[in-house]
Amino acid sequence: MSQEERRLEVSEAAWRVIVREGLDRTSMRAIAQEMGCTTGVVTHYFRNKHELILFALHQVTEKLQVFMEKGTQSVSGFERLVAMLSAFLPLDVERQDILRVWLAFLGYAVGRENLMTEHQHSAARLRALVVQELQQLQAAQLLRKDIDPTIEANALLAFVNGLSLDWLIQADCLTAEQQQWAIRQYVSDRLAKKPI
Amino acid sequence: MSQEERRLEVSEAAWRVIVREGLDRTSMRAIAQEMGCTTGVVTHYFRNKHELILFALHQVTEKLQVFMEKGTQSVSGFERLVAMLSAFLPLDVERQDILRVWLAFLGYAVGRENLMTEHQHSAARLRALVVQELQQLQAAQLLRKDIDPTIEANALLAFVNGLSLDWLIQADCLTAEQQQWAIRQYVSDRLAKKPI
DNA sequence: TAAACCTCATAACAGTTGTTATGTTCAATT
DNA sequence: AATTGAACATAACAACTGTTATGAGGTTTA
Repeated sequence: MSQEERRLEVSEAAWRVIVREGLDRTSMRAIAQEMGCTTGVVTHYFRNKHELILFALHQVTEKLQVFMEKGTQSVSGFERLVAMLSAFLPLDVERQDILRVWLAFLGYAVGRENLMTEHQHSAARLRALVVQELQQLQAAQLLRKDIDPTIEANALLAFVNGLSLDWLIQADCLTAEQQQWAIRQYVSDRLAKKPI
Repeated sequence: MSQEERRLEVSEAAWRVIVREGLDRTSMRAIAQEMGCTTGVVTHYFRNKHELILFALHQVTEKLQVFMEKGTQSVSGFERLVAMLSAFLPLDVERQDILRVWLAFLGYAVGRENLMTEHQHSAARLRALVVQELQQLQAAQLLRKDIDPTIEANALLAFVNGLSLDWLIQADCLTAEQQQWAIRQYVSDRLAKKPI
């Protein structure tokens, strides 16, 4: 097993502890115990906790991007856009965990300028994919010409993020179908040249 | 000074520490130091830290509700709705701090079922105000009849929450004007019987 | 005036934290 | 066969955590 794979195993263990017990209870010892070994493993593959935290945070972006790219295969037009945005919705357990870990890190970043900057970079990277998608839709004459792709990408991502949070918080929030329906409505009403 | 007022002072000190240094660094001693006294004060007015945290969290709901009610005075129609939703947008420093503290608590609630339930209750309380507003708009024949107030309140709150988070994360996100404009567009395109 | 009480300071407690140094096992290399 | 180094385990360290007991000072009450 390569070194990078082992680092991923540590990170995944950290994820599980975060989801189950919260980020502030995710200590070196708790992670080691989750892996079934001692802290020697954790300290061997990560210089310190900060490096581990950062690595685990980067995994959020990685996984989200994978979901975005996986969803856009063999789909075209506005369905591609909806598929991309669906990466952020809690449609299955894996995406629900991503959401939880992401939120834990985001709350943890309050009062930590450096960590908040990391979130910025992550968000910018993912947003770029949406912007690109919107530009292609515009080039294909499917999107209204007066739409600014960057602005609208922000609004769209804000919408899906909000829907996800709503799912996490609210007991009787929108169902998965209603979430995607809401996005479709938004796209149809505001972005599409002709209703879809 | 009454006992409740003193509890509020402690809570406000906690808020300041949370915003400045993060929730996990908000210890009893840090709060006491922020107040310029010792931990004796904190332990005297709160049985334990959990009670203090809960009190500080309730303040989020309180402040948000005050903003919602303050904004809806002397406004009517759809502007009332926009004003209500603007309570969640980071339009000034106070609302920005509310957002930060709220987010810190939300991330902290990951892996803590009890705390997440608190957020549920808070969100339900605030959502009820939006639902009521939508119902009144519907009764006044301003809102499309096929709109379900509860579903749409969820979507609206998700939207504003997402926009707020976006502001916190993104460097070049929507400006305050663009945020309110986006909400207005959404309301006009999807909810209004006639474009406003 | 004396007793009760509220408000807070101080200090000690045990538990947990990240970090570090050292030791051990075992496979790969020379 | 000797040596090197990777992959851990173990243990100790100081720093920090929330909680609690004790006591001081001042105000109110009896």
